[in-house]
Amino acid sequence: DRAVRLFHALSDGTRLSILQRLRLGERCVCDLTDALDAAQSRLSFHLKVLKDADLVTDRREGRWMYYTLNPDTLNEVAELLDGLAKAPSAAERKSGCC
Amino acid sequence: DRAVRLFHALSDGTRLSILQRLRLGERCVCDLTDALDAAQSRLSFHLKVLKDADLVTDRREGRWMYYTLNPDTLNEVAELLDGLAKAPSAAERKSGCC
DNA sequence: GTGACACATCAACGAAACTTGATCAAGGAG
DNA sequence: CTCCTTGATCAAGTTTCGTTGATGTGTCAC
Repeated sequence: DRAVRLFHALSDGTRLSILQRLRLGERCVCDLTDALDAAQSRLSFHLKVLKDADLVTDRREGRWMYYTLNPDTLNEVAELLDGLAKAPSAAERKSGCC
Repeated sequence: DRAVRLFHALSDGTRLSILQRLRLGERCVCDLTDALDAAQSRLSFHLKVLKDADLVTDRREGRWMYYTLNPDTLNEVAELLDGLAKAPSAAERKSGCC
């Protein structure tokens, strides 16, 4: 399920640190290994999780891969969260929920 | 870290189903076992995860335990998400991020 | 008291997830 | 072409998570 994947991608400290860093703008993996003091294969692993969840996008430029936040997906998560906070609609209520 | 715990609590299908159900209002564990067709110990486990993350609160009434959504914590998650979507403040930018 | 019920907790197991170090693929510099 | 660098991928080991069945705790009915 989509929501599970999104929340799971967000449920790791390394990945949240990556996303924090990417708020500054596009970053290559080398920047992130420096900033987070993490092994390269470890970052590669977490970046793949984030990318599979569409939370980031990547772009090749020469030898470097640049990663960027995907604001659309962050909005999607925010909407999922709104859906949990709101009372169910009449239709949802009728169909057993939700 | 708090954000990790919150997102982790949300990153499971059973737990999201529980939260969906609780949108209808307070529910006892027996209601949830019926609705979700899940073993009792399984629900008890997931309810504990949700409670440890403050996403739900519980209340005893006779033999029954009633669980309720905690909207404050849902708002907290929404704010964490906002924080990821926004560009960093000048202070964050200065202190190396974020 | 005994028995039945609602739920929490525990131990054991299998399945994912994360980490580490090594290897591999692709690009640029010489 | 050769060498070096960036980063993806793989295999192995460890940890964490989720499920299951059994046991424990508290409440009510009798």
